[in-house]
Order: sequence, then structure tokens, then C-alpha cells
Amino acid sequence: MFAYKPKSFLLSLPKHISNSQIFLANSNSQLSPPLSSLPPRPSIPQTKQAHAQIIVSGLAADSPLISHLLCFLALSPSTPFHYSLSLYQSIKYPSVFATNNMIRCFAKSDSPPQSLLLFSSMLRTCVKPNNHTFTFLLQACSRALALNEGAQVHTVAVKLGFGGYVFVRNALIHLYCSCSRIECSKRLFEENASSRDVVTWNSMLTAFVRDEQIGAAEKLFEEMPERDVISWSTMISGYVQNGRLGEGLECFKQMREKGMRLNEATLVSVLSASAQLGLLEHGRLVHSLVESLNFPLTVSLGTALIDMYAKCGCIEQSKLLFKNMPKKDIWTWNVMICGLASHGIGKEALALFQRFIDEGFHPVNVTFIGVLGACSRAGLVSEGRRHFKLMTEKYSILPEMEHYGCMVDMLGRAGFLDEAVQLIEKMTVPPDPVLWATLLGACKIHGSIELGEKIGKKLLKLDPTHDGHYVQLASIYAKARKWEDVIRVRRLLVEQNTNKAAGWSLIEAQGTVHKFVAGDREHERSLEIYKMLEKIGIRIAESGYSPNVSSVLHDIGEEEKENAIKEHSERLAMAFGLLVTGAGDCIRIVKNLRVCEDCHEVSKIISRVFEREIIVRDGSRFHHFKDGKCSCLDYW
DNA sequence: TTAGGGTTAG
Repeated sequence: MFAYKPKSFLLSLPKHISNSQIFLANSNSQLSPPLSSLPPRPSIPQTKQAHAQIIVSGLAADSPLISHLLCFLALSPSTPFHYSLSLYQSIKYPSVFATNNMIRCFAKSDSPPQSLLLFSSMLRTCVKPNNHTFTFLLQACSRALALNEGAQVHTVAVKLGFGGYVFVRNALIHLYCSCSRIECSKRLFEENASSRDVVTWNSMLTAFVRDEQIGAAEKLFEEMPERDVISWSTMISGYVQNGRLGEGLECFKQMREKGMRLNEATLVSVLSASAQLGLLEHGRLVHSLVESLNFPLTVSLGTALIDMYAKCGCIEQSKLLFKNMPKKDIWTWNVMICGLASHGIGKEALALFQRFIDEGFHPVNVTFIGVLGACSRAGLVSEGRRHFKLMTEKYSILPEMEHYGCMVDMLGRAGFLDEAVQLIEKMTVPPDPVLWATLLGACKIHGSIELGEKIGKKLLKLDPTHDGHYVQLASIYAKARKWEDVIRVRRLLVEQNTNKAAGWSLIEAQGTVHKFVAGDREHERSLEIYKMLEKIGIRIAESGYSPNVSSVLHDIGEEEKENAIKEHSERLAMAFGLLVTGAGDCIRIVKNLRVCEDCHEVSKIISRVFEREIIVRDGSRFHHFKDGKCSCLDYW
């Protein structure tokens, strides 16, 4: 049998396991509602009550009885191991059953390596390990990402003849996959083709997914003799985690067509895909499934729903769900803070962050991406500076590129260009060109030609294949009416043969997703769409609109430039939205790039002239257009 | 008398 060769075959000598006081019942006993599919587990207070009765009845020396209590604790969702250990230590001659359960308690605790120490001491007694022992031990190694220790356990399991047990082998596949040793998982999987069960296949599927080998995962999924809900969930999450969102949703569709039962993990992954794609109708469908199938609103599911609604433009729905969540964890708070930030509701995001702190949570890097993003999008400069300081000084969180990105964006937009430059120059890691590009955009807004030129030249050196830098630099020159420089940069752009990122916009209508690119004429209702565009053009011109062509960088005349922006993907999506939705309905659009100045202006006018609310999620944030105004207050 | 695999935030 294959065995990963560990660096050392010697397990650490067992340390003396000290007596611990019985864990006192001061923990939060309000557990999340149990999943309907799971059998009820005895809670820790219930186990303690039973323990007290055993002591009062004079049966505390009855080791099988105490072992059963230990087993209950091992089955509880989260057990501080001190109490389990005190029970275990009260057994004079622990059986393999009692020891296995103690190993399992350690494996589930915050100190999984303790189970290895117990195993070491077990090896020196007359109590012999069995197949259960190795399953729990390997689980502990996987949780601790302890590759060497796991490999030693692997060796012992093989030596003692337990290597062929399917539970042990599956635990090994899982261990090597958790420790990024996929080749070891694969060898174990291939070696035992005749004795695989569905968990063996699922473990290998997970290994491929985690290693981003989606092709291999797809092939394995096809070959599986039997697929259960976990096989489907793994495949769906594999697609979603690797950005193949449409395929994830298609896989979910197939799963439902096959009549498979759904579970929490399936729904969370599918909600994530709906959120990332901004598909509100799909997300709502999943929400209705959650309700019709009577899924309890667990922390994960509730958080995924909050995120979905926020990313699909329904921030009020997110807020309502957040308010009604019976239990929240750090993910829930982070999702809500980031959601408010993306909608530009900066002050509420900051107030929520304060509540989060007041409730005793400890912020993490993502929390501050939300907080700083909120400050940036709402122009809350002094709050942003204060929180950046708080993050580094009070919470000792090292700023990452994203944090710097928020700060540079915030300072740049507000006109603190020198401060932004100083911040970038003070960075201890090399700045991502995106930071300079952000600042270049700010130079354009504030007409800082000199600094913009300096940054633009720097960027062309750092990242010559990015077309956006040429476009920004040329627009800075254009703003300064330096036409020769505009022509020069434009020539450079052509010579570099860069690939301009194709802009697209999505709109959902009657369960179908419609995708448009600029100048698109592929849609089956293209003729009607272009007629609607003309109608829009006439109506907005009547209300005094004149086009802003500064975002167009082609060697074409003004009229052609006007046509080019008129056919931007979001204009086509908006025209289609006006065609397919009823009077007064909200139009929701998801765009991959940032909305250009002219489209932003036009969207405001359309919202007033056509009396429609238009919600656009662009590459950076949400814009809610209503009555001729945008929620971003033209600050984006 | 005890077992394994899948999920979420920028």
C-alpha cells in the first residue's frame, strides 16, 4: 500500500495530560436550530445533568456509563475538551471505546494535536487501537493540517493492518487533500479501485476541486457509479469557487431535474453564484426553495441570502434579513458591512461596524475592506483615515493591497492627491499598478495634469499591456488640450496591441439572462432595441442632454463618438429593460466594468423621463438611479 | 457502544 513518507517516523512523546477542572456551564446554551435532517444530539448541559445524576446515584465508577457520556460529548457539535478530558480521566481503565471517543473530542476541539498525544500514550498501554481510532486521528491531522503527523499515523495504520479499511483510506485521501498533497490522494484513490464507496469518490472529487482541477473533477463526477447530495454539492461549489458560475447553476438545475434532495451547502453555493452574477430572479427562486422546503435559517444560509440580496441590488431586503437573523457570526456581519459599502451607504456601514465591535466581535481583514470601502464610496475621508489607523494600530491587521486600494481611491477622489502618493510610497510591499491607476483616475477628475502625466508614464512602464492606462493618460492630455500627446499615446496603444477588456452588461428577464456587449446586434430583438435607443435619444435630447464623449478614445469624429457611447452595453441593456418590463418596474443591470460618465448621466435622465428606477451594479459599486438622481451623488 | 466527504464575505 502507498504511504506518504514523513520526515520523522517518531511520534512526540506524550506529555502528561493534566487534570482539568470540570468546564462550568457558562457557555452560550442557545444553540442554532437543529437541521431537520439530523437526529437530535444531547446538548452539553444535558450531558452534565446526566453526569450529575450518575454521581448522585453513586455510579461514577461505572466506566461504561461514563464512556457513554463521553460518546455524547464527542457527538456534540462543539465541545470544549476540558470537560470531556475530566470525564475520561475519571475512568480508571479506559477501554478502546472510551479512548476513541476522547480522541474524537480532541479532534473536534481547538487543539486537535492533543489527540496524537493521547494516541501515543495509548500505544504504550495494553489497549489496542482499532479502525475507529485511525479515522478520528486522521480527522484530527486534517483539521490541524498536520501532514507529517498524519503521515506517521498513516504508517502506523498500515503496520497494524488498518490501512485497507475504507473509512481509514477515505480519511487519508481527505488528509492529503487538506495538506495540498493531491498526488498522494490520487494514488490512494487509484490503488483501491475495487473497494471504493461514495465517500471515496467524493473525497477525490473534493481533492480535484480544491486543486482547481475542474476538468479532472468533471471527469470523475461523470465516472462516479453513484452520486449523493454531497457529490452534487461538491461539483456545484467547485464550479462556483473557480468562477464558473453559469456552469454551477447549470449543475444545480441538473441536480434538481434528477430529483436530488438539496441541503444547506448546495443552497449556499448556488446563492453565491446568483449573487456574483447579480441574478435576482434566480436568487429569489432559491430563497423560495429555502422557505418551501422548510430549511431552518442557519447562520450560513442566512448570510448567503443577505449577500445575494445585497449583490442583486436589494439592500433593504438584506437589512431586513440581517435584523431577523436569530444568530449571526463574523461572516454575517462582514457581508452586511460590505453590502452597505457597495451601495454607498457609508454612514450605516460605519454604525454597523461600531455595533459589531460593541457586541464583542474581533474584526478581520475583510471587515476593514468593507469599512474602508464604505468610507471611500461615501467620501468619508476623516473616518477613513481614522479606521485605517485603528486597523493597524489597535487590531494589528496588516494592510493588504485591497485596503490600500480603498484608501488611495478615497484620498484621490477627495482631492488629497499628495497624501495618496505618500501612502503608496510608504508601502512596505511593492504597490500593485492598480493603485497608481486609481490615482491616475483621480488626477483626471481633479485636472492634475502634471502628476497624472508622471503616474501615467510610470504605469505604461509597469504594465504596458493594460489598455486602460493609455486611455486614462490620453484623456488627461485631452483635458489639458494637449492634442499631440493624445495622438502619441493613442499610437502607443495601437503599437502595444493591448486587449481592451470587453465591456458587457447583463439583464434578467422572465428567468432568462440577456447579455449585451457594445454595439451588439446579435439579440433576437435587436431591431426593437435599436428603435428604443432612438426613442431614448429623442426623449433625453428634449430634456436638454448633450453627450460627453470623453470616455471614447478612437480616431473618429464627434458624431461617430456619440454613436459609440450610444451603443455602450448598458444602454442596450437599458433599452431592452424598457421593452420587456412594465411601466414603473425597476430595471436592474449588472455590468463588468465601471460605468462611464456619459452613461451615468444618461441613466439619471432616463430614470426621470421614463419614470423608472434603474439599479446598475458596475465593476465597483451600485448606482440607484431615481428621479434624475443617482445614489452615488455623482461620486464614484 | 464510537467513524468519513460538501457551503458563505473583499
